[in-house]
Amino acid sequence: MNAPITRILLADDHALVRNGLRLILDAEPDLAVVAEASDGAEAIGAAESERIDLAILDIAMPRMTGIQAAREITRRAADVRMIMLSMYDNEQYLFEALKAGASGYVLKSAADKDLLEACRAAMRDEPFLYPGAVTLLIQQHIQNEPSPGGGFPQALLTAREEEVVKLIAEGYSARGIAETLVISVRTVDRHRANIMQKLGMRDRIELTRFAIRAGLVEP
Amino acid sequence: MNAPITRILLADDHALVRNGLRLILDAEPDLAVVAEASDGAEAIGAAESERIDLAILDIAMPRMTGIQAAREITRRAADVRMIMLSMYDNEQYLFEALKAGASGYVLKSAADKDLLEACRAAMRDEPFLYPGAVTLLIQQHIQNEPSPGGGFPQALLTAREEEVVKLIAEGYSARGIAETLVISVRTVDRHRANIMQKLGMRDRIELTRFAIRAGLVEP
DNA sequence: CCGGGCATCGGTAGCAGCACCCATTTGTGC
DNA sequence: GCACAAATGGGTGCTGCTACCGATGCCCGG
Repeated sequence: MNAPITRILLADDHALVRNGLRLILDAEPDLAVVAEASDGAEAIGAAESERIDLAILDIAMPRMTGIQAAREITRRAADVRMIMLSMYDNEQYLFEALKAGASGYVLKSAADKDLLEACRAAMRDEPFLYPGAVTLLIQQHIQNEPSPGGGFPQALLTAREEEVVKLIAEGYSARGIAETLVISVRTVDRHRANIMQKLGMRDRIELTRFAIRAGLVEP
Repeated sequence: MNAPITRILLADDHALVRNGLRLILDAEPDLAVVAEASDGAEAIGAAESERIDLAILDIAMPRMTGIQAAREITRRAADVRMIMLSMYDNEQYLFEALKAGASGYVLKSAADKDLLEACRAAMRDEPFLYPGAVTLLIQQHIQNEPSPGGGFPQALLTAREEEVVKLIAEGYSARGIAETLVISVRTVDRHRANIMQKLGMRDRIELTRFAIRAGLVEP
Protein backbone atom coordinates (compact mmCIF):
# COMPACT_ATOMS: atom_id res chain seq x y z
CA MET A 1 0.00 0.00 0.00
CA ASN A 2 3.10 2.19 -0.25
CA ALA A 3 2.22 5.05 2.06
CA PRO A 4 3.39 8.43 0.84
CA ILE A 5 6.35 10.04 2.53
CA THR A 6 5.53 11.94 5.69
CA ARG A 7 6.51 15.59 5.42
CA ILE A 8 7.85 16.77 8.75
CA LEU A 9 8.33 20.16 10.37
CA LEU A 10 11.06 20.10 13.00
CA ALA A 11 11.00 22.83 15.66
CA ASP A 12 13.74 23.14 18.25
CA ASP A 13 15.71 26.17 19.28
CA HIS A 14 19.05 24.37 19.32
CA ALA A 15 20.49 23.96 15.85
CA LEU A 16 22.77 21.12 16.90
CA VAL A 17 19.89 19.16 18.37
CA ARG A 18 17.78 19.94 15.33
CA ASN A 19 20.38 18.62 12.94
CA GLY A 20 20.89 15.50 15.00
CA LEU A 21 17.18 14.76 14.96
CA ARG A 22 17.04 15.48 11.25
CA LEU A 23 19.67 12.81 10.66
CA ILE A 24 17.68 10.32 12.71
CA LEU A 25 14.47 11.10 10.84
CA ASP A 26 15.87 11.41 7.34
CA ALA A 27 17.49 8.01 7.68
CA GLU A 28 13.99 6.54 7.50
CA PRO A 29 12.64 6.02 4.00
CA ASP A 30 9.09 7.01 4.93
CA LEU A 31 9.98 10.22 6.78
CA ALA A 32 11.38 13.48 5.47
CA VAL A 33 12.13 16.70 7.28
CA VAL A 34 10.97 19.41 4.91
CA ALA A 35 10.96 22.42 7.23
CA GLU A 36 12.65 23.62 10.38
CA ALA A 37 11.84 26.25 12.97
CA SER A 38 13.84 27.59 15.86
CA ASP A 39 10.95 28.94 17.90
CA GLY A 40 7.21 28.62 18.34
CA ALA A 41 6.27 31.54 16.12
CA GLU A 42 8.35 30.22 13.23
CA ALA A 43 6.78 26.81 13.70
CA ILE A 44 3.28 28.24 13.39
CA GLY A 45 4.23 30.10 10.24
CA ALA A 46 5.82 27.04 8.70
CA ALA A 47 2.87 24.83 9.57
CA GLU A 48 0.59 27.22 7.75
CA SER A 49 2.64 28.06 4.70
CA GLU A 50 4.42 24.78 4.03
CA ARG A 51 2.76 21.53 3.13
CA ILE A 52 3.29 19.72 6.43
CA ASP A 53 1.95 16.37 7.58
CA LEU A 54 3.57 16.23 10.98
CA ALA A 55 5.12 18.79 13.31
CA ILE A 56 7.69 17.78 15.92
CA LEU A 57 7.74 20.53 18.52
CA ASP A 58 10.20 21.00 21.33
CA ILE A 59 8.42 22.28 24.42
CA ALA A 60 11.10 24.64 25.66
CA MET A 61 11.53 27.30 23.01
CA PRO A 62 12.07 31.01 23.37
CA ARG A 63 9.20 33.47 23.11
CA MET A 64 6.56 30.85 22.49
CA THR A 65 6.61 27.36 23.95
CA GLY A 66 5.85 24.30 21.90
CA ILE A 67 2.56 24.01 23.79
CA GLN A 68 1.43 27.47 22.81
CA ALA A 69 2.52 26.82 19.25
CA ALA A 70 0.53 23.60 19.24
CA ARG A 71 -2.62 25.47 20.29
CA GLU A 72 -2.23 27.89 17.41
CA ILE A 73 -1.45 25.15 14.92
CA THR A 74 -4.53 23.26 16.05
CA ARG A 75 -6.57 26.34 15.29
CA ARG A 76 -4.96 27.39 12.04
CA ALA A 77 -3.85 24.13 10.48
CA ALA A 78 -5.98 21.41 12.02
CA ASP A 79 -4.80 18.71 9.64
CA VAL A 80 -1.21 18.88 10.89
CA ARG A 81 -0.40 16.12 13.36
CA MET A 82 1.85 17.07 16.23
CA ILE A 83 4.37 15.35 18.45
CA MET A 84 5.69 17.10 21.51
CA LEU A 85 9.31 16.68 22.43
CA SER A 86 10.13 17.34 26.06
CA MET A 87 13.08 17.35 28.38
CA TYR A 88 10.82 16.87 31.35
CA ASP A 89 8.89 13.88 32.54
CA ASN A 90 6.25 16.24 33.83
CA GLU A 91 2.57 15.56 34.04
CA GLN A 92 1.59 19.19 33.62
CA TYR A 93 3.33 19.35 30.29
CA LEU A 94 1.95 16.03 29.22
CA PHE A 95 -1.65 17.03 29.87
CA GLU A 96 -1.20 20.48 28.41
CA ALA A 97 0.37 19.01 25.30
CA LEU A 98 -2.47 16.58 24.79
CA LYS A 99 -5.02 19.30 25.34
CA ALA A 100 -3.19 21.50 22.85
CA GLY A 101 -3.74 18.84 20.23
CA ALA A 102 -0.52 16.81 20.25
CA SER A 103 -0.98 13.13 19.55
CA GLY A 104 2.42 12.13 20.83
CA TYR A 105 4.68 13.01 23.74
CA VAL A 106 8.27 11.86 23.58
CA LEU A 107 11.01 12.49 26.11
CA LYS A 108 14.38 13.62 24.88
CA SER A 109 15.86 10.89 27.01
CA ALA A 110 13.96 8.29 25.00
CA ALA A 111 15.39 6.05 22.30
CA ASP A 112 15.39 6.96 18.63
CA LYS A 113 12.95 4.17 18.02
CA ASP A 114 10.34 5.82 20.22
CA LEU A 115 10.44 9.03 18.23
CA LEU A 116 10.10 7.17 14.95
CA GLU A 117 7.28 5.08 16.34
CA ALA A 118 5.54 8.22 17.57
CA CYS A 119 5.80 9.71 14.09
CA ARG A 120 4.26 6.67 12.44
CA ALA A 121 1.59 6.36 15.10
CA ALA A 122 0.66 9.99 14.58
CA MET A 123 0.23 9.41 10.86
CA ARG A 124 -2.10 6.51 11.63
CA ASP A 125 -4.02 8.92 13.89
CA GLU A 126 -3.01 6.94 16.93
CA PRO A 127 -1.58 8.46 20.09
CA PHE A 128 1.89 7.66 21.31
CA LEU A 129 2.99 8.13 24.89
CA TYR A 130 6.01 6.92 26.77
CA PRO A 131 5.21 4.26 29.38
CA GLY A 132 5.43 6.63 32.34
CA ALA A 133 2.94 8.93 30.66
CA VAL A 134 0.42 6.16 30.39
CA THR A 135 0.80 5.54 34.10
CA LEU A 136 0.23 9.21 34.82
CA LEU A 137 -2.87 9.23 32.65
CA ILE A 138 -4.28 6.24 34.48
CA GLN A 139 -3.59 7.75 37.89
CA GLN A 140 -5.22 10.98 36.86
CA HIS A 141 -8.18 9.08 35.52
CA ILE A 142 -8.64 7.08 38.68
CA GLN A 143 -8.30 10.11 40.92
CA ASN A 144 -11.12 12.07 39.40
CA GLU A 145 -13.28 10.31 36.93
CA PRO A 146 -16.41 12.41 37.03
CA SER A 147 -16.33 15.69 35.09
CA PRO A 148 -19.21 14.87 32.74
CA GLY A 149 -18.35 17.92 30.75
CA GLY A 150 -15.30 16.20 29.41
CA GLY A 151 -11.68 17.25 29.73
CA PHE A 152 -9.46 17.09 32.70
CA PRO A 153 -10.92 18.78 35.78
CA GLN A 154 -7.29 19.34 36.60
CA ALA A 155 -5.26 22.39 37.03
CA LEU A 156 -5.43 25.30 34.75
CA LEU A 157 -4.61 28.37 36.68
CA THR A 158 -7.06 31.22 36.73
CA ALA A 159 -5.93 34.64 35.56
CA ARG A 160 -5.56 35.85 39.12
CA GLU A 161 -3.60 32.79 40.15
CA GLU A 162 -1.29 33.30 37.22
CA GLU A 163 -0.58 36.83 38.40
CA VAL A 164 0.25 35.53 41.85
CA VAL A 165 2.54 32.82 40.52
CA LYS A 166 4.37 35.36 38.43
CA LEU A 167 4.95 37.63 41.41
CA ILE A 168 6.04 34.77 43.63
CA ALA A 169 8.55 33.69 41.01
CA GLU A 170 9.82 37.23 40.80
CA GLY A 171 10.75 37.06 44.45
CA TYR A 172 7.92 39.04 46.02
CA SER A 173 6.90 38.03 49.53
CA ALA A 174 3.24 37.45 50.26
CA ARG A 175 3.12 40.89 51.78
CA GLY A 176 4.66 42.51 48.74
CA ILE A 177 2.21 40.72 46.49
CA ALA A 178 -0.68 41.86 48.67
CA GLU A 179 0.47 45.46 48.33
CA THR A 180 0.99 45.12 44.61
CA LEU A 181 -2.41 43.62 43.94
CA VAL A 182 -4.09 45.68 46.66
CA ILE A 183 -5.58 42.70 48.42
CA SER A 184 -5.08 41.07 51.79
CA VAL A 185 -2.06 38.97 52.66
CA ARG A 186 -4.45 36.19 53.58
CA THR A 187 -5.89 36.19 50.09
CA VAL A 188 -2.46 35.97 48.57
CA ASP A 189 -1.80 33.10 50.92
CA ARG A 190 -5.00 31.44 49.85
CA HIS A 191 -4.18 31.84 46.16
CA ARG A 192 -0.74 30.39 46.67
CA ALA A 193 -2.21 27.43 48.53
CA ASN A 194 -4.75 26.81 45.77
CA ILE A 195 -2.07 27.00 43.11
CA MET A 196 0.23 24.62 44.90
CA GLN A 197 -2.58 22.19 45.42
CA LYS A 198 -3.58 22.34 41.77
CA LEU A 199 -0.06 21.79 40.56
CA GLY A 200 0.88 19.31 43.25
CA MET A 201 3.76 21.40 44.46
CA ARG A 202 5.19 21.94 47.88
CA ASP A 203 6.93 25.30 48.05
CA ARG A 204 7.81 28.53 46.29
CA ILE A 205 10.89 26.99 44.74
CA GLU A 206 8.88 24.55 42.70
CA LEU A 207 6.42 27.31 41.82
CA THR A 208 9.30 29.45 40.62
CA ARG A 209 10.64 26.75 38.37
CA PHE A 210 7.14 26.10 37.08
CA ALA A 211 6.70 29.78 36.28
CA ILE A 212 9.98 29.81 34.38
CA ARG A 213 9.11 26.66 32.48
CA ALA A 214 5.72 28.14 31.66
CA GLY A 215 7.38 31.27 30.38
CA LEU A 216 5.58 33.44 32.93
CA VAL A 217 8.85 34.98 34.06
CA GLU A 218 12.43 35.13 32.86
CA PRO A 219 15.08 33.39 34.94
CA MET B 1 50.15 12.46 7.90
CA ASN B 2 47.00 10.44 8.37
CA ALA B 3 46.05 11.31 11.91
CA PRO B 4 44.61 8.42 13.91
CA ILE B 5 40.89 8.36 14.57
CA THR B 6 39.80 10.41 17.58
CA ARG B 7 38.06 8.26 20.19
CA ILE B 8 35.20 10.25 21.71
CA LEU B 9 33.21 9.98 24.92
CA LEU B 10 29.75 11.54 24.56
CA ALA B 11 27.99 12.61 27.75
CA ASP B 12 24.44 13.97 27.71
CA ASP B 13 21.48 12.97 29.79
CA HIS B 14 19.06 12.88 26.87
CA ALA B 15 19.39 9.72 24.82
CA LEU B 16 17.76 11.26 21.76
CA VAL B 17 20.16 14.16 21.76
CA ARG B 18 23.04 11.79 22.36
CA ASN B 19 22.13 9.64 19.40
CA GLY B 20 21.67 12.64 17.17
CA LEU B 21 25.10 13.96 18.06
CA ARG B 22 26.57 10.51 17.58
CA LEU B 23 25.26 10.48 14.03
CA ILE B 24 26.79 13.88 13.37
CA LEU B 25 30.15 12.79 14.77
CA ASP B 26 30.29 9.29 13.35
CA ALA B 27 29.64 10.67 9.89
CA GLU B 28 33.16 12.12 10.01
CA PRO B 29 35.94 9.72 9.04
CA ASP B 30 38.36 11.01 11.65
CA LEU B 31 35.96 10.91 14.60
CA ALA B 32 34.40 7.96 16.38
CA VAL B 33 32.12 7.88 19.40
CA VAL B 34 33.36 4.94 21.44
CA ALA B 35 31.59 5.61 24.76
CA GLU B 36 28.49 7.32 26.07
CA ALA B 37 27.41 8.57 29.47
CA SER B 38 24.12 9.92 30.71
CA ASP B 39 25.42 11.84 33.72
CA GLY B 40 28.58 13.33 35.16
CA ALA B 41 29.50 10.38 37.31
CA GLU B 42 29.26 7.96 34.41
CA ALA B 43 31.36 10.28 32.31
CA ILE B 44 34.13 10.31 34.88
CA GLY B 45 34.10 6.53 35.07
CA ALA B 46 34.19 6.15 31.31
CA ALA B 47 36.99 8.68 30.91
CA GLU B 48 39.07 6.63 33.32
CA SER B 49 38.32 3.12 32.22
CA GLU B 50 37.93 3.52 28.45
CA ARG B 51 40.62 4.65 26.10
CA ILE B 52 39.31 8.14 25.37
CA ASP B 53 40.91 10.98 23.45
CA LEU B 54 38.13 13.53 23.73
CA ALA B 55 35.13 13.96 26.01
CA ILE B 56 32.11 15.97 24.90
CA LEU B 57 30.25 16.95 28.06
CA ASP B 58 26.81 18.47 28.32
CA ILE B 59 26.75 21.04 31.11
CA ALA B 60 23.27 20.38 32.42
CA MET B 61 23.23 16.85 33.71
CA PRO B 62 21.56 15.42 36.79
CA ARG B 63 23.45 14.93 40.04
CA MET B 64 26.77 16.13 38.67
CA THR B 65 27.11 18.88 36.09
CA GLY B 66 29.47 18.65 33.15
CA ILE B 67 31.65 21.25 34.85
CA GLN B 68 32.03 19.20 37.99
CA ALA B 69 32.74 16.14 35.86
CA ALA B 70 35.37 18.09 33.93
CA ARG B 71 37.15 18.98 37.17
CA GLU B 72 37.34 15.34 38.14
CA ILE B 73 38.44 14.23 34.69
CA THR B 74 41.18 16.86 34.71
CA ARG B 75 42.43 15.36 37.94
CA ARG B 76 42.05 11.70 37.12
CA ALA B 77 42.64 11.51 33.38
CA ALA B 78 44.60 14.60 32.47
CA ASP B 79 45.29 13.47 28.91
CA VAL B 80 41.61 13.52 27.95
CA ARG B 81 40.65 16.65 26.05
CA MET B 82 37.25 18.09 26.83
CA ILE B 83 34.61 20.09 25.01
CA MET B 84 31.73 21.58 26.94
CA LEU B 85 28.31 21.61 25.36
CA SER B 86 25.90 24.20 26.73
CA MET B 87 22.38 25.43 26.23
CA TYR B 88 23.20 28.80 27.66
CA ASP B 89 25.30 31.62 26.37
CA ASN B 90 26.41 32.35 29.89
CA GLU B 91 29.66 33.85 30.98
CA GLN B 92 29.69 32.22 34.40
CA TYR B 93 29.71 28.83 32.83
CA LEU B 94 32.09 29.67 30.08
CA PHE B 95 34.74 30.73 32.57
CA GLU B 96 34.05 27.82 34.86
CA ALA B 97 34.33 25.40 31.96
CA LEU B 98 37.66 26.81 30.89
CA LYS B 99 38.93 26.69 34.45
CA ALA B 100 37.77 23.12 34.78
CA GLY B 101 40.01 22.19 31.88
CA ALA B 102 37.74 22.27 28.86
CA SER B 103 39.43 23.41 25.68
CA GLY B 104 36.21 24.06 23.83
CA TYR B 105 32.81 25.57 24.58
CA VAL B 106 30.06 25.01 22.05
CA LEU B 107 26.47 26.15 22.24
CA LYS B 108 23.73 23.72 21.41
CA SER B 109 22.32 26.34 19.12
CA ALA B 110 25.50 26.28 17.06
CA ALA B 111 25.97 24.59 13.71
CA ASP B 112 27.26 21.04 13.33
CA LYS B 113 30.37 22.45 11.77
CA ASP B 114 31.27 24.27 14.96
CA LEU B 115 31.13 21.12 17.03
CA LEU B 116 33.29 19.23 14.55
CA GLU B 117 35.73 22.10 14.37
CA ALA B 118 35.88 22.21 18.16
CA CYS B 119 36.70 18.51 18.22
CA ARG B 120 39.53 18.88 15.75
CA ALA B 121 40.84 21.98 17.44
CA ALA B 122 40.89 20.14 20.75
CA MET B 123 42.95 17.34 19.25
CA ARG B 124 45.43 19.93 17.98
CA ASP B 125 45.51 21.28 21.55
CA GLU B 126 43.94 24.50 20.41
CA PRO B 127 40.99 26.14 22.11
CA PHE B 128 37.68 26.61 20.40
CA LEU B 129 35.13 29.20 21.49
CA TYR B 130 32.06 30.56 19.80
CA PRO B 131 32.41 34.20 18.72
CA GLY B 132 30.34 35.61 21.58
CA ALA B 133 32.57 33.79 24.04
CA VAL B 134 35.65 35.48 22.67
CA THR B 135 33.96 38.83 23.17
CA LEU B 136 33.13 37.94 26.75
CA LEU B 137 36.71 36.89 27.39
CA ILE B 138 38.01 40.17 26.05
CA GLN B 139 35.57 42.23 28.11
CA GLN B 140 36.48 40.32 31.22
CA HIS B 141 40.15 40.76 30.49
CA ILE B 142 39.82 44.49 30.05
CA GLN B 143 37.74 44.93 33.16
CA ASN B 144 40.15 43.37 35.60
CA GLU B 145 43.52 42.31 34.44
CA PRO B 146 45.54 42.76 37.60
CA SER B 147 44.48 40.95 40.74
CA PRO B 148 47.28 38.40 40.61
CA GLY B 149 46.12 36.56 43.66
CA GLY B 150 42.45 36.85 43.14
CA GLY B 151 39.84 36.40 40.58
CA PHE B 152 36.84 38.45 39.78
CA PRO B 153 35.86 41.11 42.25
CA GLN B 154 32.39 39.86 41.81
CA ALA B 155 31.24 36.76 43.54
CA LEU B 156 32.39 33.45 42.23
CA LEU B 157 31.00 30.65 44.29
CA THR B 158 33.17 27.92 45.71
CA ALA B 159 32.61 24.36 44.61
CA ARG B 160 30.78 23.55 47.81
CA GLU B 161 28.60 26.61 47.55
CA GLU B 162 27.74 25.65 44.01
CA GLU B 163 26.54 22.28 45.19
CA VAL B 164 24.35 23.93 47.79
CA VAL B 165 22.86 26.37 45.31
CA LYS B 166 22.07 23.52 42.96
CA LEU B 167 20.24 21.61 45.66
CA ILE B 168 18.37 24.68 46.88
CA ALA B 169 17.17 25.36 43.37
CA GLU B 170 16.09 21.76 43.06
CA GLY B 171 13.68 22.34 45.90
CA TYR B 172 15.56 20.70 48.75
CA SER B 173 15.04 22.17 52.22
CA ALA B 174 18.05 22.97 54.35
CA ARG B 175 17.46 19.74 56.17
CA GLY B 176 17.28 17.72 52.97
CA ILE B 177 20.51 19.28 51.76
CA ALA B 178 22.19 18.51 55.06
CA GLU B 179 21.21 14.86 54.70
CA THR B 180 22.31 14.73 51.08
CA LEU B 181 25.72 16.25 51.72
CA VAL B 182 26.05 14.58 55.12
CA ILE B 183 26.74 17.80 57.00
CA SER B 184 24.89 19.80 59.63
CA VAL B 185 21.83 21.88 58.90
CA ARG B 186 23.66 24.85 60.36
CA THR B 187 26.47 24.44 57.86
CA VAL B 188 24.00 24.38 55.02
CA ASP B 189 22.48 27.47 56.54
CA ARG B 190 25.84 29.14 56.71
CA HIS B 191 26.64 28.29 53.10
CA ARG B 192 23.31 29.67 51.96
CA ALA B 193 23.90 32.88 53.92
CA ASN B 194 27.37 33.29 52.40
CA ILE B 195 26.05 32.67 48.92
CA MET B 196 23.24 35.16 49.28
CA GLN B 197 25.62 37.74 50.64
CA LYS B 198 28.06 37.19 47.79
CA LEU B 199 25.37 37.47 45.17
CA GLY B 200 23.42 40.19 46.91
CA MET B 201 20.28 38.14 47.09
CA ARG B 202 17.57 37.92 49.67
CA ASP B 203 15.88 34.55 49.51
CA ARG B 204 15.76 31.13 47.89
CA ILE B 205 13.62 32.39 45.06
CA GLU B 206 16.34 34.66 43.76
CA LEU B 207 18.89 31.92 44.28
CA THR B 208 16.74 29.57 42.26
CA ARG B 209 16.51 31.95 39.36
CA PHE B 210 20.24 32.57 39.55
CA ALA B 211 20.89 28.83 39.43
CA ILE B 212 18.68 28.48 36.38
CA ARG B 213 20.32 31.43 34.64
CA ALA B 214 23.71 29.96 35.44
CA GLY B 215 22.65 26.62 34.03
CA LEU B 216 23.22 24.82 37.32
CA VAL B 217 19.74 23.31 37.17
CA GLU B 218 16.95 22.84 34.67
CA PRO B 219 13.77 24.81 35.23
C1' DC C 1 54.98 29.98 60.76
C1' DC C 2 51.17 32.61 60.15
C1' DG C 3 47.27 34.93 57.83
C1' DG C 4 43.35 34.08 55.26
C1' DG C 5 39.94 31.63 52.83
C1' DC C 6 37.11 27.57 53.17
C1' DA C 7 34.28 24.22 55.46
C1' DT C 8 32.45 22.83 59.51
C1' DC C 9 29.12 23.32 63.80
C1' DG C 10 26.44 25.75 67.59
C1' DG C 11 22.64 29.21 69.89
C1' DT C 12 18.92 32.63 69.72
C1' DA C 13 15.32 35.17 67.79
C1' DG C 14 11.88 36.84 64.53
C1' DC C 15 9.21 36.59 60.76
C1' DA C 16 7.56 34.17 56.57
C1' DG C 17 5.80 30.27 54.42
C1' DC C 18 2.48 26.68 54.51
C1' DA C 19 -1.51 23.73 56.20
C1' DC C 20 -6.10 23.38 57.65
C1' DC C 21 -10.11 25.28 59.43
C1' DC C 22 -13.82 28.92 58.66
C1' DA C 23 -16.70 32.60 56.10
C1' DT C 24 -18.84 36.28 52.35
C1' DT C 25 -19.30 38.44 47.81
C1' DT C 26 -19.42 38.27 42.90
C1' DG C 27 -20.10 36.57 38.40
C1' DT C 28 -21.22 33.03 35.03
C1' DG C 29 -23.92 29.32 33.18
C1' DC C 30 -27.93 26.45 33.34
C1' DG D 1 -33.31 31.84 40.71
C1' DC D 2 -29.82 28.35 41.70
C1' DA D 3 -25.54 25.98 41.53
C1' DC D 4 -20.81 26.46 41.11
C1' DA D 5 -16.38 28.51 40.64
C1' DA D 6 -13.50 32.42 41.50
C1' DA D 7 -11.99 35.94 44.46
C1' DT D 8 -11.97 37.84 48.73
C1' DG D 9 -10.83 37.89 54.04
C1' DG D 10 -9.93 35.71 58.71
C1' DG D 11 -7.89 32.52 62.74
C1' DT D 12 -4.41 29.19 64.44
C1' DG D 13 -0.32 26.75 64.67
C1' DC D 14 3.84 24.41 63.15
C1' DT D 15 7.82 24.30 60.49
C1' DG D 16 11.30 26.40 57.91
C1' DC D 17 13.92 30.32 56.41
C1' DT D 18 16.83 34.12 57.53
C1' DA D 19 19.74 37.23 60.39
C1' DC D 20 23.27 37.81 63.72
C1' DC D 21 26.14 36.18 67.29
C1' DG D 22 29.81 32.86 68.40
C1' DA D 23 33.56 28.95 67.45
C1' DT D 24 37.21 25.17 65.45
C1' DG D 25 40.07 22.59 62.05
C1' DC D 26 42.18 22.51 57.48
C1' DC D 27 45.06 23.79 53.72
C1' DC D 28 47.50 26.94 50.87
C1' DG D 29 50.63 30.69 49.77
C1' DG D 30 53.82 34.20 51.35
